[in-house]
Amino acid sequence: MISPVSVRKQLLEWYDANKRDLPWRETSDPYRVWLSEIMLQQTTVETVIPYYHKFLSRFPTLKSVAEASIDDLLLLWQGLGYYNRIRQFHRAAQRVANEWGGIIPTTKEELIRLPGLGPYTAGAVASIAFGQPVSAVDGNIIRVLSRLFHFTEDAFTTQAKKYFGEKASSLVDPVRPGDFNQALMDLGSSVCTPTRPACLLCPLNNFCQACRKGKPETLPIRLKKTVYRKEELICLLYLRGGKFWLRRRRPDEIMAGLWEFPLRRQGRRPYGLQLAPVSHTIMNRRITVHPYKVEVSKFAEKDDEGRWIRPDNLHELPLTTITRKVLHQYDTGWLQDTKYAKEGKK
DNA sequence: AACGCGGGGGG
DNA sequence: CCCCCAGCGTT
Repeated sequence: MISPVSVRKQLLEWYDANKRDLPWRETSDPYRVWLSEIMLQQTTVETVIPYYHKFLSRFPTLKSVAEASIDDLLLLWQGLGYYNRIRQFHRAAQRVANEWGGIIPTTKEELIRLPGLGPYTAGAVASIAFGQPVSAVDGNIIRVLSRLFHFTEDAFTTQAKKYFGEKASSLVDPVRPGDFNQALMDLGSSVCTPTRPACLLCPLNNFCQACRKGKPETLPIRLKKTVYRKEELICLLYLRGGKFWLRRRRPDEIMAGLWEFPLRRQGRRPYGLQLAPVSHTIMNRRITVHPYKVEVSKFAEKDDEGRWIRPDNLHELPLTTITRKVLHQYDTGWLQDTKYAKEGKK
């Protein structure tokens, strides 16, 4: 049997010696902890750090978020992905202002009722910012626990998540719950890694049943496989008088509210100059974008959602990542070089 | 329970 | 290049 008292002691000792220095660990401000946990959903630490600093310098308090416009918030979120996160965070900030008198609730049960906070994020904020002894099971912790308890079934079903939630709740340190949860996550990201876990360095290797049996890297098990599709799109750069044509993505589209160069599926190509493809992933679809430069008179009236935007104003609009990449290539002249290289090959 | 939602990175 | 990673809301 695994003794919670021993696990806590070993894990927290390891954490005190090996914890990562992360910006959101330098504060006890619940707003900052909350913001960081929203940004960290499905997103790596390295990606989040610059967004975290930029966001806080513009919106230092939850009140400033509640009073902000969604366009200003989207601008700081551009490139981070999962744009519904910032919409939900905006709504949650307004609800805290209106229903909680501006004070963030402190329990997991209350937090989970706010938009954008599920079992993980509510547990993380409650334990890290408010010292509540509750679990916060993310993907890293599923991996650690599936190995610790040698869980050989599919680890991503509803029942399995319930199992890990119960295990985590009984393990969590009642004195330092936030540190305990973050220690499990740090362990998962730096020692108990997906493909080559460093069991020799693991503070829990004495307890770990998968380590004892010898094949920890085979856990956790995921039975449902992702299906990948490939699409090719044409990205159109309509130019006239130093201005670009942009369209705003509708609320019902992915990346809603962001601006982009108009896209067309491959097929009937407009005549024009082929430039370089931009590779990009939208969830399980690999998108290759071929930017074109075309005569504006032929297409200008086609899309009444679009508007003429001065290049000077581009930086004030939340742009899709594809658009930012194409724009960067356009600004740096990289497209021109590529064009000649491609023509030379033919 | 299944699906939609981005972007980064490893092999 | 192909594939992996993984919280929350909606259906």
